[in-house]
Amino acid sequence: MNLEKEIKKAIQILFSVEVETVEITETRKDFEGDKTLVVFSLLRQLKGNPAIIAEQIGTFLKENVTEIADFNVVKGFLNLVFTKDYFLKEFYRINAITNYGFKQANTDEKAIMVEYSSPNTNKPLHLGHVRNVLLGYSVAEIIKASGKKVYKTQIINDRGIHICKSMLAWQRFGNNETPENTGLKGDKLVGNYYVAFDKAYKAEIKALMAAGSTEEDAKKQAPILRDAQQMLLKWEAGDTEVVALWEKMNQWVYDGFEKTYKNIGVDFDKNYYESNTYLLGKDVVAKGLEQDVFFKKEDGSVWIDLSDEGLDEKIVLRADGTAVYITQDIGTAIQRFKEYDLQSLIYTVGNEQDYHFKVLFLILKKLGYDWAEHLYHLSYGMVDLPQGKMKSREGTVVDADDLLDEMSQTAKNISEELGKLDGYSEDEKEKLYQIIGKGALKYFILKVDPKKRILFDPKASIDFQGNTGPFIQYTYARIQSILRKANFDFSKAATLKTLEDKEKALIKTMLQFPDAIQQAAKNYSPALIANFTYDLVKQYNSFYQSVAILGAQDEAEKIFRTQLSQKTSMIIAAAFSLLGIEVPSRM
RNA sequence: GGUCGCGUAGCUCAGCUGGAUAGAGCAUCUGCCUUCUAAGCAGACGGUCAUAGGUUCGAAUCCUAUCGCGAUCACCA
Repeated sequence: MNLEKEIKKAIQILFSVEVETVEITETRKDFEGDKTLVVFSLLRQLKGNPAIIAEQIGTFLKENVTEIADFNVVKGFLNLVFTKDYFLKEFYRINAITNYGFKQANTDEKAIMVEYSSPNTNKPLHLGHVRNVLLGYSVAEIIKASGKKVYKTQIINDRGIHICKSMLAWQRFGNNETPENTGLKGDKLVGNYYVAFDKAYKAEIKALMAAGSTEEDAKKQAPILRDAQQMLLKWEAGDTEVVALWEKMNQWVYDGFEKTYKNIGVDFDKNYYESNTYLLGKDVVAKGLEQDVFFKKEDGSVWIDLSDEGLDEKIVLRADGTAVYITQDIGTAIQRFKEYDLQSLIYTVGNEQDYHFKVLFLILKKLGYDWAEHLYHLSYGMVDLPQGKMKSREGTVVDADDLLDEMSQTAKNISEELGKLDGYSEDEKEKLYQIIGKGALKYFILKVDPKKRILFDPKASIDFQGNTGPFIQYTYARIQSILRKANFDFSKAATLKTLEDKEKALIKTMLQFPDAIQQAAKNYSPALIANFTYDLVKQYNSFYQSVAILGAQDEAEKIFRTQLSQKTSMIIAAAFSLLGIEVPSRM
């Protein structure tokens, strides 16, 4: 804010001290004032009684800075009261900005790539993926709005032993089931066979143990696991039959994923497939082996020793020569920096993989890639159920598609009870339920600090009141209703006699929007945008309740309040777009 | 056991790089629909900020230790 600079400049003139570190904050609401100068922050340079210094500064500012109407001093805090004209001028300044809060991308700067979702193609998406996808998408949008070029991407984990497991189970127990002949969504069908594999595997382990094997041996010796391992070898060797099955089943899953992504409302600029990048990873491992970054054990497996960094030894290639998870991650990272001119790469992956990414970044650094320092793991907490962790193999998951359907259903129930949608067609209503239901779910997840784990109780439904998506959407809808009824010209600036406290508070909150975006981008935190939006809406509702807008006595007030309402709704819509949440014109 | 993260009101969470008397929502209770949508507004109740030390004019915030919860330390991803 320019006024802050002006205040600092005035202090410099008054005392000729270094004012960079002078602290100016929002005034707490129990005190009178708009901004507060913390005099303690000057005390290192200026000796004296803080209260007296505050008086001196206050008097000087009041005389010399036109925007400052008054001041008061409480202990070492100098509360500054700004003039009505200042807030009016600020409002009309931002009101004229179309994409207020958003910064144009700087074209000289390199782009940032954000990876998220990155599913395995052996099971459907669940609530954990939903958090991942919402976070990644939102962070990408926020960084974009903060003035950077952004690419959204995912790595599709389409190969590996886990994929072979569902393939093998389908081959054995599938009876040629297809999405077409069962009517099942492709990812659901394949997921069923992943579960079926695990069931058969567990049965075999049990049988082996009954025959005298130790548990450890049984887990390694189970024939169905051996067969899956054989299948992976065949796949890596390019066996026609295995590859054909793999392609068929993956396609089923992709079709299913596409529906879910569309339903959630997220997209990607570029997909990477592990099946295309793991070979590059293997090449790099071979090269690293020559350069002694890696070493080979007797059985032929390849490792890196990270004990110097306080970590363990980590495998990068199996004894049978097949690639592990990290092998392809090495390849994918290199591929991305080759294909795009990137300044950094952000991985949206759960905190259970903190160790994996620490290792990955270290390996890339040791391999000599200088961009390795600009890799960032956006680590977020798990979404747990009351019984604990979700496990696909055991079927204890909250399915993404089901959850989205349930949310719309809840929105429908509430809407029908309130009965405000007279004149809406069934289609329009259905669309609205979707918007509200998704808004509730997305806001519920994104308002929480990414670091924290979320406990999701399917029985305790997500709220539609209070600090929720629907509450904010509702405020937006109410404003749209006002704007529809405002059949007068409110395009020009109004000349006001006074400024109500509620109006001032609303403008103050609006002025924080650009800063909220920058902070959210810096901290990779959609929660900051959610919090800001909630604050704004609280302020607006309070304003809405205490003054008449269309019914204002004074013509200038009527125009001004309509303008305030309109701008508020535009900021709500903009902020929610950063969270991937739509806003309804009625509800 | 080593490493990392978290611990704020009965519950779910804010509290940004240290600033004044720690804030919301849900739940409970009290008011407000003959004026712009009550999915709302105004208010009451509710806190040893896990615990103990330390740094500082000032600590929920920074440091150390302890306790509790979680993750991770796989030839799974």
